[in-house]
Amino acid sequence: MGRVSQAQARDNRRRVVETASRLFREQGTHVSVADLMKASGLTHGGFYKQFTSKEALVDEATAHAFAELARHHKDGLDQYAGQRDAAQRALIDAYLSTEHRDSAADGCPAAALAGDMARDGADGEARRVYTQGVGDFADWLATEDQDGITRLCTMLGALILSRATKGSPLSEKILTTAREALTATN
Amino acid sequence: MGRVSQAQARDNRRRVVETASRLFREQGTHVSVADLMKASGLTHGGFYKQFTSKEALVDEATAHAFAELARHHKDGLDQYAGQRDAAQRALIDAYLSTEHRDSAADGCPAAALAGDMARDGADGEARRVYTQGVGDFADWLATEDQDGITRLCTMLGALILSRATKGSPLSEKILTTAREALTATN
DNA sequence: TGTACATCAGTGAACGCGCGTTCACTGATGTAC
DNA sequence: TGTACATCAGTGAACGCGCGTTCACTGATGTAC
Repeated sequence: MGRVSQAQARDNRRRVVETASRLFREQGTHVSVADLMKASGLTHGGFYKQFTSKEALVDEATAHAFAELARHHKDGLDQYAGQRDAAQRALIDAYLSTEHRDSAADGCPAAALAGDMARDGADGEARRVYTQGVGDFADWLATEDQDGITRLCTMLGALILSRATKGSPLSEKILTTAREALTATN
Repeated sequence: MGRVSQAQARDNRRRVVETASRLFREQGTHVSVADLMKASGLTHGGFYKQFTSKEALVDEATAHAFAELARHHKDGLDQYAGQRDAAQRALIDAYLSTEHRDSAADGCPAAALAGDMARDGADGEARRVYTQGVGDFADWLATEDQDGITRLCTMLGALILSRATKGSPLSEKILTTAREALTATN
């Protein structure tokens, strides 16, 4: 194939990070370098021309996913002209939908990566980024009365449980029950 | 080593299932057969004299963990002489403690195995057992007013998030905030 | 603007290693007489 | 009750495979003149 232009190389790198950010959310951070590169339209050998290690890509992909989440939240607020209540309500409905349950690749990284973060050691940049992202998400969910931590726990717990029980009626029931509890006027 | 008595063989088998049930909760179902057998005081070669495949052990270990959970819930009720409110309150306090966060091996399988269940295909006995166990847990948490699904989502979400953010102040804050929200008189 | 050459992103084979699983072997256990 | 032998739980080496990582090689790109 030969050398590739700097612009092309930058674009390839960006595509690998994007692909990783999606596949890690969908299947976990154990997705192999070879699969990641193939899904990005490249061969696995070139990986180390762009990243120092797989762990470095996990860090970067995690940061990418949370940056996307933050943008999503900001867009939500803009769409409702800064009306926080309405934006929150819309987000909760989308968050606890079967679509979100069934497409983890495009979904919330806090939910999708929770298991990997809990297990893969006390180390690393990824955990730092993850923790920061969770804190920001909780702040976004805050109301006048209380911070958003409990709401985030309920939403995230419901999404994770509905994914883990997918295929049974309970999976749907978890989503609708949590949605009702969170959007009840109180 | 030679042949071992039937009683000894049964005991060895039981010990492997117990070890697996703990290590899978602590580190995930990707723990290797060799590590599992070593932690049970055996060598890996004998594994297939007792189990047809690693997947079969995952099924059995999952069932074992949920049977233990059910026993734990029953004991809780007995301890409070059938007073459901008091038993629930005690369980919630223990569930959202730093001790529970830090010892997943002895802890709630619904939380510890959620990630593995969500990802490892729509197949299998393990998922069926998991779903049944989650349903039972939610029923146990029910009150006169409402079923226990939302409470379970909040508890499990809080536990998982506190594990994933462990090492930061947010981890503790998640536990205390969720505990307050769940035990507030209302 | 055109030529000569060094650079380096991407390729594909190879590395050591750990995985799930298989298998020939061992020898105490369980059984038949 | 004692003896002879078949059974089979556990051992440890080996299997094919996929992992993260390395490396010699390619040849279009970028640069120096």
